[in-house]
Amino acid sequence: MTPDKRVTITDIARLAGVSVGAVSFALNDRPGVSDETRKRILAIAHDLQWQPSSAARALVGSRAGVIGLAVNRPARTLGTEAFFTDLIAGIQSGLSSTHVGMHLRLVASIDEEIALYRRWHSAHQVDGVIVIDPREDDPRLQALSQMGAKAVVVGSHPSAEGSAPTVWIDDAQAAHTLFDYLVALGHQRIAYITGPAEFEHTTLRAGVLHQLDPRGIHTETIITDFSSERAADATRRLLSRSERPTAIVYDNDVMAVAGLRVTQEMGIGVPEALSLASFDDSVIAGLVRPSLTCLTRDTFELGETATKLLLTQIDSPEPLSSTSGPTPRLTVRESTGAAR
Amino acid sequence: MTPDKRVTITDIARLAGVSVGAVSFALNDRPGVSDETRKRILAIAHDLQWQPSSAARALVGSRAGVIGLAVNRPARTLGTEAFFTDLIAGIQSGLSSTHVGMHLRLVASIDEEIALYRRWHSAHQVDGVIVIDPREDDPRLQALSQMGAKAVVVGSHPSAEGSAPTVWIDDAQAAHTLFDYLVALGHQRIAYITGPAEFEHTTLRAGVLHQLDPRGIHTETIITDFSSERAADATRRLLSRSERPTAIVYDNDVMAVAGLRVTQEMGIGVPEALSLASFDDSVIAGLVRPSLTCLTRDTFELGETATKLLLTQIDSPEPLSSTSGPTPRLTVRESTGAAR
DNA sequence: CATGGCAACTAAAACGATCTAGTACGGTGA
DNA sequence: TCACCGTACTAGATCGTTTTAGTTGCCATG
Repeated sequence: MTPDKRVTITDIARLAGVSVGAVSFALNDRPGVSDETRKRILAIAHDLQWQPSSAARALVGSRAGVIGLAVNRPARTLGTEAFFTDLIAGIQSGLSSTHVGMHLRLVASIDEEIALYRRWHSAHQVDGVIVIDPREDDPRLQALSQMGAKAVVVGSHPSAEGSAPTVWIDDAQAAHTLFDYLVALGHQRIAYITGPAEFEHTTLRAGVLHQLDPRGIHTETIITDFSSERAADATRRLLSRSERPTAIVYDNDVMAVAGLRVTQEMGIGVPEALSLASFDDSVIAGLVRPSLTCLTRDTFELGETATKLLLTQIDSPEPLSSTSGPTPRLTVRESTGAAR
Repeated sequence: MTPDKRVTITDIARLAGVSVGAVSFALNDRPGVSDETRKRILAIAHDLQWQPSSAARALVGSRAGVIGLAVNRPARTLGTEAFFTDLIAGIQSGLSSTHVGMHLRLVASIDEEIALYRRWHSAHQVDGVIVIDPREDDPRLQALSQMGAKAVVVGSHPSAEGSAPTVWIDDAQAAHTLFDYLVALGHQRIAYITGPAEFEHTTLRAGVLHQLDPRGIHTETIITDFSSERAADATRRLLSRSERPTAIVYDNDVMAVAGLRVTQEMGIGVPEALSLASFDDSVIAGLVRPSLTCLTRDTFELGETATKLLLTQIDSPEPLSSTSGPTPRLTVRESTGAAR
């Protein structure tokens, strides 16, 4: 409970016998002070354990030292998908060598998300944001560029010229890798159980799947809400038909595990009678039995790359261009096999 | 890219024909303006879509409008445990009706964590923090109270008088619930696979288990690093003995799933030959086969309660007292049964 | 020797709020 | 009538920085 008065650049200035302006120059590596004075000032700052006041800095319009992440999912289901935690961990890793912080906020709708960006930006609370789950003609990106906020998108293809740069994962190629593998295994009836259609990657993956139709493959996409219950329902329905699919692909691993449980409850052998695969990997996918064949997308690295891109975007006046993130690899485990 | 100038209380003052001081009074519900003027000012503020500058507010020493959470785990393993995501989701839910933000930061050590708290506090970046994974004589709590920072602890028992309030889960009782149930099922050899000993809950749970010794129960605690690999190793070792345990309890569900896989690879029937249980629940625990008996601790609600406590702690000058959080319930699923 | 230019500084405004001290005005009581 | 009080305000200091516009003193140049 010691008052523990803040040490400010005024204190440093007094001790060094110079003006606060000089101290500011010295601390920010700006010309305007001699090397000798700079060294002296830095030494004093270090001795006093001076910490910049981010509030004051944000007030004068320089850096807030914070980036923002808004997540548009119901709070209760956040923990379900490994994607977010991995992404957040990656972001943190991207920030680890800096003193930049991360603001996290859950929102319930796109409008709320935009309002949040407005608040963050106009209150100078964050220097930039990472936007996830891009949509077509995304109103968030329009709002962000209109208010002049820095942003980096995490998405499935490069962004249009002039808009916020994207770190993208070649989702089309990834989908090809997985579906082509199943076809090569001899599967002729493939179902894809996915999340809501407003997510870009959903339609993209479904598109790749349906390109197989002309080759005589029976394909089908079932839309759910990402929940394990809906995934189980859909699986049960598919497997109750007279003409069952021989392979089912899930959008994430929680749904895949739910599907796996249904096969066991129905006594359908995996992978002998049915192959299962997921577009998302996690520790669990390797631990269930049979372990699940997955596309391993390094979400961690994705977050790290996006963060570094955002940090340089914040420092640079002109908009950067998109980069491609880590390429997903196919991790074949026990849940897939040749079609019977 | 429109400049989109900030609207400040000065703008409001000009339009309302009063001083900025009056506007500040009006906006903060303070006496000093007539009701009529207050209404006019509020209306104008609303029309202009005024947002307070948190930077300016933080600078004058009132609220930063942000709370902080530091997580001391390696980034790559963050996603493994559902605990964090659930806690974070709960915190978010506790903040949802406010405009308070959350700062998240991963740290690599206790010292780094303390340094972070120092920085946050002296830079006025956060109004308070939520401290997790309390230890005995926790240096973090000493540091926090010494610098006069507000904090709330999430832990397993009420905190000492005068220190930061704790939202605690009665871990001892929870452990009793689980272990006593196993004993009632007839289990005589019970093993507990847990994480590092510096976590308070680890020793607490192990303590409860070993209280069974006098009753003729064979108990054993094996310490790991929370990883699925170590958990699998430990399980394999236990099950390779001539005198196997008849029940194994894991500290979290990822370890439990890893253990379950080992039983399957070794051809040991669960629950006929061996019962498995976990101290932590998640969606996955209910989806694997056999589904896992777990202590269901509402981590979400825990985070929510802690957040609300912190928010009122921030507003109140005197330290609040600890509250007990949601009581864990035993969720019996398929992985436990009577000892053979 | 006057002039200009440069380096190394200083002084002070600015950012957007909060908060304290002060003022103007109307009403009340003696 | 005068002192006094309360209400509704205003003016201006304050927080800790950054940044702009000077101000020195020194040196080189014509």
